[in-house]
Order: sequence, then C-alpha cells, then structure tokens
Amino acid sequence: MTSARDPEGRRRALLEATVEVVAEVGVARTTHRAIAARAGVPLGATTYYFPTLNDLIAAALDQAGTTWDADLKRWESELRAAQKSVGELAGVLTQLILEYLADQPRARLECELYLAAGHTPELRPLAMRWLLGLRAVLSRLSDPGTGYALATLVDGVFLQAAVTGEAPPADGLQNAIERLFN
Amino acid sequence: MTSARDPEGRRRALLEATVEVVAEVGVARTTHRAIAARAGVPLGATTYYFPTLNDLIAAALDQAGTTWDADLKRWESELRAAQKSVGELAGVLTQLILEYLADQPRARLECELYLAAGHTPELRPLAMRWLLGLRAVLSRLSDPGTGYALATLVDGVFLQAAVTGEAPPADGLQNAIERLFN
Amino acid sequence: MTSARDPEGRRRALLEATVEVVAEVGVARTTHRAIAARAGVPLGATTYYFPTLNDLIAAALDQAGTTWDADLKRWESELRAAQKSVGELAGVLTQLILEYLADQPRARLECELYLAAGHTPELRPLAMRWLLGLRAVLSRLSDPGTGYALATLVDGVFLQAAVTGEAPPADGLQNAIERLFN
Amino acid sequence: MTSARDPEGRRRALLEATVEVVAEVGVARTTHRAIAARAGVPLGATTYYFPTLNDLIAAALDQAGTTWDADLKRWESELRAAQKSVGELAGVLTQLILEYLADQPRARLECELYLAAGHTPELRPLAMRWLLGLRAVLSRLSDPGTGYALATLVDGVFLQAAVTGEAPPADGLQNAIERLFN
DNA sequence: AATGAATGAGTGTTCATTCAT
DNA sequence: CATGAATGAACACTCATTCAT
Repeated sequence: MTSARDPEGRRRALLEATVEVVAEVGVARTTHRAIAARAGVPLGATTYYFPTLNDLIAAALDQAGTTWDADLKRWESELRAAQKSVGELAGVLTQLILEYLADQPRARLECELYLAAGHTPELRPLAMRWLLGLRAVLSRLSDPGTGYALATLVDGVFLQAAVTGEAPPADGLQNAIERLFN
Repeated sequence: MTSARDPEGRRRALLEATVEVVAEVGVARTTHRAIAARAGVPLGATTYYFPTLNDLIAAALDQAGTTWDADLKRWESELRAAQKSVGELAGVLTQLILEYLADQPRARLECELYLAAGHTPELRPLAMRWLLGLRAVLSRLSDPGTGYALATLVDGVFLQAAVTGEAPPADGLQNAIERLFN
Repeated sequence: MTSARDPEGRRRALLEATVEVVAEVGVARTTHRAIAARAGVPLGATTYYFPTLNDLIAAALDQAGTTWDADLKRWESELRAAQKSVGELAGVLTQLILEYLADQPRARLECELYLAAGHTPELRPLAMRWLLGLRAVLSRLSDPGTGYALATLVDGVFLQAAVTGEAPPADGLQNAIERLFN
Repeated sequence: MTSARDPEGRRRALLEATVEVVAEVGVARTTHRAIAARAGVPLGATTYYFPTLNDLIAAALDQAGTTWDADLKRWESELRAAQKSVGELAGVLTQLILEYLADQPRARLECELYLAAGHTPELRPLAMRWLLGLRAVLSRLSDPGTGYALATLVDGVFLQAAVTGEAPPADGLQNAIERLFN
C-alpha cells in the first residue's frame, strides 16, 4: 500500500495496476475495485487521481505506450548493431519478439489496446502510436515497404499469441522475417 | 422486427445482431438489451432462444466461424485457380483480403474473438479454428512454413484494420505476400 | 405423461404434482414449470386447467385437505377402537402421528399451508379446515378443552418435524398425550 | 428514512425491515426492494451492508434469535418466581405466550424460520436454536420430558396463531399447560 | 381443445461515480 | 487533501401469463 503522502507514487501504482488488470481481464472488464485492490490503494484514490475510469485506463495505456516507445528504442539499437547481415538481423528481431512475448500480460496488452481503439475513438491515436512506432523503426532499418510488411507480421504474431497463449515457433518466425527483409 | 412466429428467422436475426454488436462494442460489452434492440426482437426473446448470454455469443461466433470456413473454401478455390504464377497468386490473395476487410464489422469480429478467447477458455477452440483454418489453406497452397508466415501476416492485417478502420495499402500488402511466397 | 385426451387424469396429475412441489420447495418457490415437469404434462396444460398459479396451488391444497379429512376419519375410527384406556388411546394416537410424519413431504405440507395462509387470505379457510378438523376429532374423543390441547400439541409436533426433519421421540410424545388426556 | 451517515442505524433499520418483511410475506418472497422500501433506504444500501440477500435474511433472523434468547431469559426468571404452585406457573407461562403473540409479526417469524429451515440447510442451526432454547428453559423449570411437551405445545400455539391471526384461548391454553406440568 | 412460443415485469447483484467527512 | 460510504442505473436471468396456432 503506497502512502497517501506520495501522490506520484500513487499515480504510478494506479497506472501499473491498471495495465495489469487490463492485460488480464480486458478493458471492458476492468473495474475501479480491481485496480484499487491490485494497486493496494483505497477505492477513492482511483477517482481522486483520475476523474473517470476511462481516463485512468487511457492514462495507463498511454504510459504503457511510453514503455513501448522505450522498448522500441532498445529494439532499434539492437537491430542496428546486427545490420550487416539479413540473417543476423532476422535472428535478433525474432529474439526480441520472443522476449517481448515472454511477458504474456504485456503482450496481450497491445491487442487489447488495438481492439479497444476500435470502439473508443479517443484511444485510436494511442493505438496508432504503437502501430506506427513499430513500423517506423522497422522502416528505418530497411525501407517503408519492408517496414510495413515486418510490422504487420509482428502484429499478427502478437494477436496469435493472445489466442494461443504460446510463443510462436522461433524458426518459422525467423524464416518469415528473412523473406520479408529481401 | 422479425415475426414472433418465425423461430428460425428469430434465431438467425439474433445471431446476426449478436455478431454485429460484438463487432461493434466487443464481447465484454455485449448485452442482451443491445442484441434485442439490434435484432428488433423483445428482450425476452434473447433468453428464450439461448439460455444464457454466453450461449448466444458462443453460438453467434460459432456461426461466424462457419461462414469463415465457407469463405476459406472460396479463397482456396480462387487461389488455386491462380497458382501458376506467384505474382498472380499474391494479387488474388490481396484482393480477397481487401474484399473481406470491406465488411468492417466482420473483419473486426475475428480480432474480438481472438482476444476474448484469451480471457474465456471456452472460446479458445473456436478461435483456434479460425487461426488454423486460414493457416491450413495457405499451407496447402505452398508449404507449412509459408502458410504460417502468410497466415500470420493476414492476422496482422486484420488487427491493424481493427485499429485504423482503414483498408491496408494494396500494393504494400501484395508485395509482402509475394516475398513470403518465395 | 398423461394423455391430453384424459382431462380428469390431467387435473389429478397436476394437483398431485403441485402438492409434491409445494411440500418440497414451499409455496413461494413453486412454479408452473416445476409442476408441469413433475406431472409430466406440457407447460401450457397448467394454465389451461387452472387460470393462475395461485388457483392451482389452492386447488392442490384443497385436494390435500380432502385427503387429510379422510385421514382424520381413519384416525377417528382407530382411536375410537382404543377408547377404553387412556394409555392405549395415547399409544394409538402417537402411532398415527408417527406414521403420518413418516411421509415427510406430506407432513411438511401442513405447515406450508398454515404459513401460506398467513400471507394469502384465500387460503385461510382451507388452513382452518385442517386445524379445526383435527381439533374436532380429538374433541369428540374427549372434550373440547382436551381436543384443543391435543390438536395444538400435534401441530407443534408437525412444526418441529418440519425443522428437524426427524420423527419426534415416541415415548416423550405418548407421555405428553397421556397427560393431556387426563 | 435513516441517515446515510449512520451506518449502525442503517444496519439496524435494514435488519428490522427484513424481519418485518419476512414475517409478512415469508422468506421466499422477501426481496431487496421490499426491504429497502420498508427501511426507507435506497436499494443499493441493502447490498452495500450485506453482500447478498441471503446474508441479510440470515443476519436478520440471527438477530431475531438473539432477541428471542433475551426473551427466553426473561421468561425463565419470571417463571422461576412463580415456581411454588403449578397453577401460578401455568398462569405466568400463559401470560408470557399471550404477550409474545401480541406482537403478531414477531410471532409469525418463528414459524417462517422453522419452515424456511426445511428448505434452506444453513438456516437449520438457527431454527434449532429457537426450538431447543425454549425446550431447555422449560426443561429446567421441570424435567426434560415435561420441557419437551411444553415446548411442543407452545410451538403448536405459535403455528396456530400464524394461521388464525388470533390469540389462543387463555383458559384453554393455561389448562393444557397445567396438565403437562403434572 | 390443447400447446408451447413469446413477452416483459421483476429479481439479485455489480459498480462507476458522487460527496460528506 | 483523501477516503470510503452511499446510490441508482444497468445488468443477466426467471417465470407467470398470454395467445396464435
């Protein structure tokens, strides 16, 4: 339980808890009560720091977007270091994807966000940020066409992971990535 | 408003309405009331024809799965007819995807199902049917590795369409498909 | 399943089923569906033969009252045959009570009726018939004061049986009856 | 309408209202809405203070049981003070019963509880507490056999009062009690 | 005559949100 | 400032009753 004397800590705790709850049960089943319990804060804190539940969820997804941006930065630098051969590049990208999916809830989060954006217009810019961010990184490593293809493949991998709950086949994935790089 | 004396029509209307509502607001926000209003039937008809809301949703998704199977059959025959050149094959597949996505709600449905399957175990087999059905068709046209790659790309396209609400770039998509076919 | 061509049989089946259901779940939880299922008749038959559910329940309790009257007649004759000694009289009455309570549902029925009469004025005459019928029989065997005392004791035995689900202690009961007879 | 800022008052009001409603319409017909209306509290208050309707009813009956225990204590001391003659003892007990039955709803409550216990196992211990409590008090004043007989008679009196809505005949009752005491 | 399909009022319960403290 | 008590709208679901067939 974070202290009431640490507003920033509370906000952070709420956002983290919200991300976790959303990843677990989906945006639509996310409740104030679940978030408060998860964050270890009083129920009233949820509406004290964020006017409405949607605001809280949007803020949490926005924060997750920032984390994603940071992840992408790391992806970019790791990929850049492997740019000499297509094979190595594909291997590194495959590895990054697998690592990312190892954190199941986080992986499901992207899909939740994407779909929620379909019903909730104000989430759309946020979802576009994820989508275009990945595409941009991959485009910079190759070209826009390849970047689009790769980013789309990665989104497909994420979606499938949400259903199956399993990691994608490393070799099959790497092979597909290699083909798209050419 | 369907007639109260046309049970088959009612069932059909309910299933169709459910598919639409699910596509619009997501499985978790789908309510008896929304379905009844959309189908133009009284509230009581929903539980009269389907014991519980989950049953109704499952039946609707199952029916959508059957439609999807039929679509896949058509896809397979059209793709087979274009099998002589990779370029043509990619063109036809691109076209089929674009046509499919033209029916926005139906396109979003797949993603909704995939995500809902993540929280709702009983939907998982249904989701797997979609996922594996597409992969099987595309595998038969080429080989398992290519089938996996193509199906994953297509799922990515569907997911992105759910977010952006726009059709994917035809040329970019066809180009990506061609690369995966080689 | 009784035949639709045998209206009297249907009525009887419905009444019997109703008595059973009421005894099992109580008047308030008795439904058309439960009665129809128990009687093996179509749902529509319930409202076809009895305008409302309350009518059906009242008719069933009335019929049970007739059975009760017959039971009382038998009680009276058996008791009369034992009238020479108080000990024998008490022994026979105890035996009759125990036999009656052996059919648990029927035993609970009386209490259900008594209580339902508390909320439902139109059941009151029916309940009074049970109450006064027993009192009359026992009065004729002795005198009004003793009849009142004995009938009250018997009602207490029935009520306690409804709670405990167990038969009353035979010796304790017989002893109490003997005291009241003097 | 009790104040929203008086939790104890609200709980008490809810419990009292529940006892009244149960006494009036029976356990099975007792609804959140009826209780809320009777207590003069908003609907949400019912589930706010008691998680489920059954919890509320059980709590109300439990509280009534506590009141009953207190009543029994008082009965015992008043009866003890009259222990020198059987006639006086019977007179006091009769008086106590009549006083108790003067509060009709409370009197009916016992029967409702008894019957509900027949269908609802978790109410059984509560019902047994009433039943055995009375028997214990009357046993201590005489002997177990007499206690059983008297308690059974009293239960019969309560049950009959629930039907007739009238007080039992004082003289007849006193006479019956006297006979059981010997 | 007899039925079961159909309906909507009413149920218990959840929870976003408000606001007194 | 922070909280949790409080509320009522909305939910899934049941079922007495109606009525076309």
